[in-house]
Amino acid sequence: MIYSYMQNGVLTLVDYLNIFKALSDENRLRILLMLRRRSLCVCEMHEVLNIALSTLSAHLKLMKNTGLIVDEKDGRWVIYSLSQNTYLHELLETLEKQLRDNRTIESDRAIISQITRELCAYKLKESAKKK
Amino acid sequence: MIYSYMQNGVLTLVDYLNIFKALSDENRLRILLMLRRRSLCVCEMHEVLNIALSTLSAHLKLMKNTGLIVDEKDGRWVIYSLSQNTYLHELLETLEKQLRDNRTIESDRAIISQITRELCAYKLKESAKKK
DNA sequence: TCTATATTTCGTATATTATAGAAACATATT
DNA sequence: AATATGTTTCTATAATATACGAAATATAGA
Repeated sequence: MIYSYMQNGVLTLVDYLNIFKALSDENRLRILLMLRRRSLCVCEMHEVLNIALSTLSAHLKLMKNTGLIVDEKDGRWVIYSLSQNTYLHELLETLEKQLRDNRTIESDRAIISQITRELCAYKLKESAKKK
Repeated sequence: MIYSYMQNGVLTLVDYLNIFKALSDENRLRILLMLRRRSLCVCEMHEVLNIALSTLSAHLKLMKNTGLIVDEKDGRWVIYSLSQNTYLHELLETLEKQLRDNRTIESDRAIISQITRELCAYKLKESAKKK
């Protein structure tokens, strides 16, 4: 899919509406703030968020389409990172400062500082076996 | 209704989600950008937007609850203005710059520079008669 | 090439939001 | 007090968003 701002760098009204829509979901905001710490694969985000993988994938697709995040493949893993967008980074910095004492955000950060792709993939595999 | 940030000035995660939700609708964004020019009564915004008064009223209520706008009464009129919020003003300034050539936004500005409360109220009254 | 693994897509259920018209409400003017 | 006027609330409906499980896809390694 090609968006106008990808062609000429200028955001349209619809681009902005899509960006604000992307920012107005708790799970997506948590993902963006986590990605501020480091790039994450899908299974790591799944470990933190406790939502179905299909749901998570839909959120990631939406943010990728909006231009907020980018993905790259590393073997079987898909690694997501924040887009190189100054305004986005400033916005998230402001948000993070304001939400300094938010328990969810704080906890998310604590978890991603401890987990690894390998661990999350393993846990995912085990939980799949049980079903 | 009392929101957390009205009590202590600090915005919660939910406050931010609501703000982004409020910003992710075209009609609401048009209203905010118009209010950057000058305060407007409901019938003036109705004249510009071409949506039902009940719909417009719902949008205004939502933005008022989110803390983006404030209202004051002037006789039978209700006048809406932007909240005194530095971050909101900066955000809208950025948006307006980026959307400099947007036809809808440009047209909205042109219309509000010409209309008056009295004129809009009159037009509204006339169109009501026809039904 | 077959299998295991990580992720995405599809189908579907549920919840939320935007919309309009009619009625109700509030206030200024007579 | 009665009326006109500007706005909001109520109700129903259509559109959109979020969620999950199952199936499909892509890639690494045996």
